[in-house]
Amino acid sequence: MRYSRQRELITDIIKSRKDHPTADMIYATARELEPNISLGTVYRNLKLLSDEGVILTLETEDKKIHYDGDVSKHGHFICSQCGKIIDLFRPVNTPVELKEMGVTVSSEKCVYYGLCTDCNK
Amino acid sequence: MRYSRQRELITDIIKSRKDHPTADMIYATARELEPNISLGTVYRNLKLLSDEGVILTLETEDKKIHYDGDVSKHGHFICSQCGKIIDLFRPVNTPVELKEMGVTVSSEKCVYYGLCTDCNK
DNA sequence: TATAATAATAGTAATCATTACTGATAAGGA
DNA sequence: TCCTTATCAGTAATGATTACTATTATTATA
Repeated sequence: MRYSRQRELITDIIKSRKDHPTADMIYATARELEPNISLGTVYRNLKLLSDEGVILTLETEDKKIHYDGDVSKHGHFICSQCGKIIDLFRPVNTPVELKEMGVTVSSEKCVYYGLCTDCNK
Repeated sequence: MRYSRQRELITDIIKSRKDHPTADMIYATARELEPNISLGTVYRNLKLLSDEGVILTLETEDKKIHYDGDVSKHGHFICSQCGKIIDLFRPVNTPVELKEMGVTVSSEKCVYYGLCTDCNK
């Protein structure tokens, strides 16, 4: 993979924020520093970076892919009302069942849906 | 909600199979018994049924919604190579972290990705 | 340093799962 | 039976993502 200013920018944006942005959110931020960057470039690089394991994807009920610069093993809580995504660092144990089945687990995505404290009021 | 022959058929299809079908798979099966059923009807009812909690949705990396007629709490293993989805009935513990945060959890979706036994050979 | 090979880009068109719309049909209560 | 309106079939529209193409930029090598 060759170096590219655009890819470095995209990587920096994802790695520096905690809000699990979608492609269009990353595109909006990128354009502030690189006004001519195209949406296609953002999508192509997001795909590249997630294929390489540099970033993670999160498929949610809102039908948009959310990207996560934190590749450590952790889960997510998503508020069904406001859409806010919160990291869960208390680890979830991988079910023993999987080892017994003889499958190879390479990644896990645990998402909990409900109402956040704000939306509960 | 009024009774409709089409909705009953769709519900029966999902409830009777274990393969977590997508909308088009359900549509194909439905057309065998109800040749004039439309794809729009399938989608509308899948949305209705999942909103009502009669069935569950599973958002995966293949960008298609998979439907699950089993609404009991369980996880899923998805083979990254062949796409096969396997139910995991050994329960996953909801992180204590969530209770401490004061959020209300209404559902959880734990998906493990990797290679199934067949694709491991 | 200049050159060549080609990865990556900007801009735009295409794809495809899903949703919305519309006039016709059918549940089901009065 | 009649009326209200949920639901339907068929089709058009939407919107996130991907593919395509001519141009630009990176980088290995002479």
